[in-house]
Amino acid sequence: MDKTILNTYFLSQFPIEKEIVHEITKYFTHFELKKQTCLLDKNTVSTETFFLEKGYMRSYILNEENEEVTTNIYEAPCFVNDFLSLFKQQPSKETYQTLTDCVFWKTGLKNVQSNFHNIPEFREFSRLLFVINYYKLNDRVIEMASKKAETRYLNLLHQKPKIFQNVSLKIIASYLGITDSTLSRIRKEISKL
Amino acid sequence: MDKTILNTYFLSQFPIEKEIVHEITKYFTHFELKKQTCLLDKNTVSTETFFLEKGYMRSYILNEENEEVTTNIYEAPCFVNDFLSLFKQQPSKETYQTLTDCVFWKTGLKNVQSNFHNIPEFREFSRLLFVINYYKLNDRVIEMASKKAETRYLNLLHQKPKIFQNVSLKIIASYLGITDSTLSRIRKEISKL
DNA sequence: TTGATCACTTGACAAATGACAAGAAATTAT
DNA sequence: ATAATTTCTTGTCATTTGTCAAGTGATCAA
Repeated sequence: MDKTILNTYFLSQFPIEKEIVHEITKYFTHFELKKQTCLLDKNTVSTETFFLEKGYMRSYILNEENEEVTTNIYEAPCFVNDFLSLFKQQPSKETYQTLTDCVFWKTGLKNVQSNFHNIPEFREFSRLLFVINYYKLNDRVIEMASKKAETRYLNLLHQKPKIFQNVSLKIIASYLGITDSTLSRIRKEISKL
Repeated sequence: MDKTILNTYFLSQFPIEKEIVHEITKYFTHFELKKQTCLLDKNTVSTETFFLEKGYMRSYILNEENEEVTTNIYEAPCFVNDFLSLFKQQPSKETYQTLTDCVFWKTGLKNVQSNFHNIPEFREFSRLLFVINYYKLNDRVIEMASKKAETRYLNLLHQKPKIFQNVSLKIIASYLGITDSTLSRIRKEISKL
């Protein structure tokens, strides 16, 4: 199987030699999932790291009223991990689900640990991945705390325009922290301009 | 200077031997700041990691209207880092400011890097620290997206009761994503019960 | 093909929150 | 000690967002 996209992803994030990338991705294996399939279920312990090569995914939790709250939307290419479950080996609170047909690469925690402790460049890459994810989340908190729904919608539209062709508005609304009715009205208002 | 609290912090987060903790904290140095002092200013590049031994801090950004939006409130003992600035060596977008008189330990990025690459236990600790911080943030996003202000207030009151004796309601309101008027009204409503 | 379900929209109304202004209380600076 | 500043509260009113219910069109399964 062709690991070009996986390898290129490493190279695009970080100055790193090709040979080292090949070493890192050596034990990654390929698989695919149809749309609306669960990648990692809540209450299970994650034992693998996943790279999404193609497709769209989301993670969600269930609130007290048993309604799904979308916590994240993933657009390939990117890594998809439940860090807490993977690195603390505890049950995941979130469910990870494909939204379209998806193509993945995965490798076991043991290989991740081996790379983490044996390949300095991979350590740096791992930390960078964390830092980047952390700040995406941080920006989202700031948005949630200080911007109104319309602004959040417009920002998302600008940053990830393609998800609007691939993810239902209901899920996007939940991700934005609003109801689908409100999102529909916001879109109507904007289309008037 | 007595590094007991700093060393104990490592031991409390993670199963790790005392000797290794001493090695990790060997080059940490002590300092103090008066209340309302800037620890790390926006637009500067962070070159040190900070451990808050005593006191309260916050980080904040300025929005378009030049209003301060509090992004995080720190309660000792904990590490205080701008991960993006420190590990990508780029200017910080946030300002880090003491809210009370504070006691710190710090060490340079070079020492962090040396520990990260030479002490496997420190690598694991670093990653764990990231994971924990990431999920605190994740929980906050979920709260912001799916809980109303009163619930968020009650959760914070439950999780960090002491900040209400040490941090102004204006800052707490901003952290909760509401105005100080609204927070005042929420508190009034709750006090009636 | 025919129901059944789902995604999206819309209307009417209610609830939550913000904006602005004023005043009391607490804190800080001189 | 006094004045200045900041914090917190509260009133009035506007805006934003939610809730519930209905309806339309699209999609999916048998």
